[in-house]
Amino acid sequence: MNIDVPDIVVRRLPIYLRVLRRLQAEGVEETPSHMLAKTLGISAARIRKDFSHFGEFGQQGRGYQVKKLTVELQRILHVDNIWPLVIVGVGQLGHALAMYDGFQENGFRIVALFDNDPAKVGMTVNNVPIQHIDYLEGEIRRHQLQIAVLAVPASQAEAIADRLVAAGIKGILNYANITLRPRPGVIIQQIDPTIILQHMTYYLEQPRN
Amino acid sequence: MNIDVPDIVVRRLPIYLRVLRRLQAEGVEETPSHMLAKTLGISAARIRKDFSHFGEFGQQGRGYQVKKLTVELQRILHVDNIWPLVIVGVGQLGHALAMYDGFQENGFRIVALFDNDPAKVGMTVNNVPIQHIDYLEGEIRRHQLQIAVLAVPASQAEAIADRLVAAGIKGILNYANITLRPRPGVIIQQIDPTIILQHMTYYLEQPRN
DNA sequence: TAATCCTTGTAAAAAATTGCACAAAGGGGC
DNA sequence: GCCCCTTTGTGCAATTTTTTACAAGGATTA
Repeated sequence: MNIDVPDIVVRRLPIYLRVLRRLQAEGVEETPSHMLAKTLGISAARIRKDFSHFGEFGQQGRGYQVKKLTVELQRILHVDNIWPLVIVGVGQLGHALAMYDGFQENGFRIVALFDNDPAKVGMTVNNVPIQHIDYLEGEIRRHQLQIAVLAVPASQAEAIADRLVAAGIKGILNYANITLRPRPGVIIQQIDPTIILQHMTYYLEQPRN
Repeated sequence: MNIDVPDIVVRRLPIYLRVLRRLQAEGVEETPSHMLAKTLGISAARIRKDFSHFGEFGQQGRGYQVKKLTVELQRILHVDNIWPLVIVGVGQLGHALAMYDGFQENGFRIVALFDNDPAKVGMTVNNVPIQHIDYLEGEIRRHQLQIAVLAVPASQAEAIADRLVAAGIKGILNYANITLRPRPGVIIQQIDPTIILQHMTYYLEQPRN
């Protein structure tokens, strides 16, 4: 167990964690796999097998203890400590992200904001000051930051990504409407609502007017 | 061909489309599969086989005509016409989404905004007026809307989703930090940055301080 | 204690997805 | 026309992922 867990399994762990945290908030103390399965639309056996890559966390006849499983998943996913984040680009979207409470609640903290607009420099969002992008590399190195959220226009995304990687960033969450070129040793993930919507429309039939 | 294309193939089509549109903007007229492969980090055979589910779009010895393939993919994905969208919840995030140009450029148009805060009702964002959420069902039915973007707090997401589905919505793009219960006949997709970041941190090692 | 009910963890089978390899065919130079 | 270079579309093999099915074992009731 634990040797070379398939990525497709790892991808599901944060989803399990989110449900477990919600159950915990609702005061549920234990839950069987088939209950998680129903909530998530994933088969119960799949869920049990996913967990089994990392150990035996369940109790026969009872199910899983919510609290215990939550702690285990947080440890497995390395979110048992707080990860510092940097957001690059404080436009509408970057601003909304900087204000988003979900980061705090899920193991992340925004420690720096950058923009290339001098008018924004010095302003603070959610108590974090906006710095000029010239200071990007220095701050990343100083805080040994590993994760950056990219919220700049698509035309600048590749160039900024290069700077981030050169400064030591190992994970980029890209909101720009562009597929970033893969970079060795760096995990790049994209968030693009139009990609998801276009997947949706494949299955929908547009009414003719 | 075309009978029951696997969803995993459909999911990649919007990504291909995005690259093709970028190539088109750069003036590239034709491209072989191995070039797309390199850009995307997907094998060339995979890309060719994905396309082959829908027809033969390439030219031996030359590759694919960017313009032609773009048009084909847009038709396949049903984004050859504009889809009207509704955004529910005009907080920081909903506001940023309403301002986002990417929707327009990729086959979608925001036609209505809703919020439960009376102070926001009547304001316009990007020339679209914010309406009180009481009018949600009426507007959905009147415009026969099929797709909704959900940007409300997690605590309200399930209830609003029920109302959307009851009013005829067939696709929900959920930004709330919660896994929505599956609903038959409705496509529900989640966008949650913390899910993606927690996937990332699995592969990263947090330095001990 | 015994009988029954539940649920886990997993082996084995089935299904889905990807990669390999190549015949077929177009383009271009000579 | 002929040769060489390139690239597509796809059959088949390999790999990955999911589902099925069940033995093992704890909980609960009587």
